[in-house]
This record gives sequence, structure tokens and C-alpha cells, in this order.
Amino acid sequence: MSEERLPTRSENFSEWYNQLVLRSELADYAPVRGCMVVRPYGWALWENITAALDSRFKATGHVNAAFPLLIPRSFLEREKDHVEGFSPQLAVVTIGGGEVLEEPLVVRPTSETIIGHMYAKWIKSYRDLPVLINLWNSVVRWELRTKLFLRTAEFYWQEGHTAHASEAEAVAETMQMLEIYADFAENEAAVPVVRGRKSDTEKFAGAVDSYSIEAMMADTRALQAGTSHNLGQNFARAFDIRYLDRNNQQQLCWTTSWGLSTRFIGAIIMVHGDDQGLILPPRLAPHQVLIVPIHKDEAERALVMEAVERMRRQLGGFRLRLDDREGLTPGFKFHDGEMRGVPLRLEIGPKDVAKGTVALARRDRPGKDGRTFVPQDGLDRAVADLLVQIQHDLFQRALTFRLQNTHQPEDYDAFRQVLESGWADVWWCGEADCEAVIKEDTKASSRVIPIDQPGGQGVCIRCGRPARERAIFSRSY
RNA sequence: CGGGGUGUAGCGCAGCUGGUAGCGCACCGCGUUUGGGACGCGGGGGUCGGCGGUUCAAGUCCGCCCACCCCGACCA
Repeated sequence: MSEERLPTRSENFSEWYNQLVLRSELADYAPVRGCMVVRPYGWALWENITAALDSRFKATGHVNAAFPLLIPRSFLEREKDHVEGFSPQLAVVTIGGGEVLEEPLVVRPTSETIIGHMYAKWIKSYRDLPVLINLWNSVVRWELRTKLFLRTAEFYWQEGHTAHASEAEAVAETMQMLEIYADFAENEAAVPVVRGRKSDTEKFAGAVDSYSIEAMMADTRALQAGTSHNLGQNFARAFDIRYLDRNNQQQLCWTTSWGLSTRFIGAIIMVHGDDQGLILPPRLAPHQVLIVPIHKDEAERALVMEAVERMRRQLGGFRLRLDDREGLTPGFKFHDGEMRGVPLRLEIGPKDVAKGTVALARRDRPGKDGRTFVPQDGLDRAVADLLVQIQHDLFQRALTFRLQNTHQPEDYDAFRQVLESGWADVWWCGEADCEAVIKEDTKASSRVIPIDQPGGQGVCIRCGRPARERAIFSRSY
């Protein structure tokens, strides 16, 4: 490492983020513009994310499948808004096997169109519905400005695609998946989110309604951390996805799609991390406990390592990492573990062996008050309790931060002031022209119209027109 | 695409008025170390972003090109 310290978050949040991703070995820049290599540590985190999501998808009746990377370009053109939204960011394959292709193929930016094509083929009867398929894959969007995890030209995600017999079922599915994302974010990643609907300008290209979970990063900017779309009959119409109902009548399907990507790793970094490095939530951390043995000579080493082996057996139910690299001081290993965000550090040296204790240090509480000496007997219990406590405290800290930085300005001047460094929760008319002016004035956009509304009505923060809903405005990633 | 910046060892940089490339970290070897980023000694590693020009001689001067980064427009 060329420098020992990261830039602090207050010095330069963006640079703190970039260096942290590289130095914690989550990811690295690939030799292709805008692309990243997810390194083993980053992928281990992603695997824990995918496992947590996948089990929730399966529990609600979804199954996984695989669809092609390449999609005929004409497919994208079938849905008007979809093609408008995605055309500018497409990568297109025009040559295959040395021959110019009859029809160019796009590298999927998302799979609604090819899904629509296949669903039209598979769905004939109301008995075939619902179709509940999820894909784990990567997609390509030729982004103009990229940033590791947050916006890369290729990113990994899951995309769920469902078809239903009724609008009500499709809406219920859309909301169910939004809630699954929110539950995942809050209970697995300890990232508090606001569930809500996107404004017309912010919604998915081709959707009737888009919903998202929105999280506040430590610089108060917002990040869309997962989305669920009610596609209505737009794609069913474009791809002719029909079924015969009980009365032998042709009906158009109602479809949904929903996705959560490696961007979420960016959220975990920017919500929980501190100036020492990452802080990973225990439920998702690749390593939950970092064991650092401390010893001077061979005799001590033998003594300590014997105790370490006992600790490892006792802690068999946790994801452990033993840092027994030679030639590195404990201090170096402590910093290294902090950079990587391991939630709990277990130090064990000759003094501990003599006393039958170990030192446990909480990553989320640097310094003395996060470090305790606990007996080796019953250590598994102590570790389990601490990990639960850390998970809980990370969520609470993030929630408190979001609440402290969310304001309810009463007039437009105050609104603009708030948007310098926080979220604004305001009455809003919902009109696109109004949103455009706000964006021009403040660089902020509507992030989400929360599902949780206070009721009643007010006047739009900018234009004074009647407003039936409150919306969150913020600068965003 | 517009504005700004940077390209010299894996990373961070120095290299002046041109004379044939160096420092710190990282890496390798040996030894001493190890409870908050250890130290000594020895070592390996470079078509100086590319192409062309000026010159006896170019990392250095000139021209063109390319790439990347930051700020906007696009976005999970």
C-alpha cells in the first residue's frame, strides 16, 4: 500500500470511496473503460447478498433460469418508451464469425424484451399463470460516467420477470418484491430504506409504475438500492403475451420486473464505512470474525496457536478468518482487518492464554470502548451476541443519521437550503415540469414518493399547486 | 459531447536551461522483530502513453493522436 491512511470522508468523500474499494480489495478497474473486476473479497460479499435474496425469491415461489446475453435489436424497438430509454446506452454486436450480421444484436441492458418474446411462446392458458422467473446475470449499459459498483458499464444483478392474469396480481407482485428488497436491505445489510414510487421522469423506461428502495449515503446523497416495476400490459402488448381465460377469451397478461444489482455493495460501503475503512454488516460479511494471534517466539507461537485452534473449533458456526501471515505485526493486521470491515476482531496472545481470555474488538466502535476481554469458555455465545448487537447498532446508527438529515422545509428557499446537505420531505404536485425546474435550481431530483404517506394534502413546495402526496427530494448517485 | 486535469517501475511521485532515468511504498532473499501500520543489509523490476518532427543527442522542445481521471448532460 502506497499510503497508510485513506482520505477522510469529510476531506473528499468520492476519493475516500474509490480508494476504499481498491484497498479493501473488493474490486479493481478492468482494462475496459467503465468496467470493473470484482475481486474475490467483493464477490464473497456479493454471494452472501445473492444467497439472502435468492432464498427470499424461492420462498415466494420464484424459480431461476438463464436467458441469452444477446438480443435482436428489433426486440428493443417493440416498446416505444423502452427503446427511447435504452437506445443511448446500448452496446451492439454487428459482426459475428467475421461476417456482418443480418440483424445487429444488442448486449442485453435488461431482459424484458427477450423475456416477453419467450413468455408469448410459453403462455397459452390461465393455467400457465403466473410465471415467476428470476435471472442472475450481468447486463451492459454504455454509461457515460462510471464509478466502481455504483455505475459500471457491465454490472451483475438479478432481474425478476413475472406474468400474471390480472392487474391486481401484478401490482401485488410488484409490491411484494419491493418489500422483499426492503426487508433484505434493512435486516441483512442494516441499510434503512424508504419504500416508494418513482416520479414519471424517474421511472423505468416502459413501466406503468416504478417503485424503489432509497437509501441515504453518509454524504447525505440518495442511492436507489433496488427497484420493482409494474409494467402493466405494455410489454404484453408489444410482445403479444396472451392467454385464454376461463371463458375462452383472449386476454393480455400483466407483467412485472424487479432488480437489485452490485450497486448495493456501493450502498453498504457508503452507509456504514468510516475513515478507517469498510464496516460490513455481520449477516453479509465474508468474514465475521478476524482472528489475530500474537506471539514473540516459537514457544509462544505454539502456545497461542494451540489456543487459536480451540477457538476455531468453538466458533465453527461463524465465518472466520485467521490472519497467521508471518512477518507482519499485529498492528498492521488490525488496520488491515479494519480496512476490510470485518465486524469483530479476536486478539489472542500469551497473556490471554495465561488468563483464559481473548480480546474482542468491535469494528463499529473503534478504540477502547469497543474492545473487551472475554473468557474463552462460552466464547461462541459472546461472539453471537456481539454480532447481533453490531448488526442492530449499524442499522440504528444509519437510521438516526437519515432522520437527522431529512428535513421538512416550509418554503422554497428553505427547500433549496436543505438540498445542499440532506433530504427534503415535502408536498409536491408530481408534475414533470415542476421537477425539471427543481433539478435546474438545486441539482436534486425527486427520489421517491414514499408509500408511507401522512394523509391530508398541501401545496407544492415549488409551484404552489395542490399536492396530494409528499415526496423525498435529494441529490443522488 | 462541453469544461478542467494527468500520463515516467505494481502504487504514489521527482527528473531544472536537452547528455541516455531516480526516490518512497509495495515485491523477492537473509537476519532481527511481533499486544495498534517494525528494522537492518542485499536484490529484482522501465519499449518514460503512441506516432512523427527538430537535434550529434529527446522523459525533457514541437506537432498530431490515444487513454484515463475530475466537473456537467445519460443512468440500476
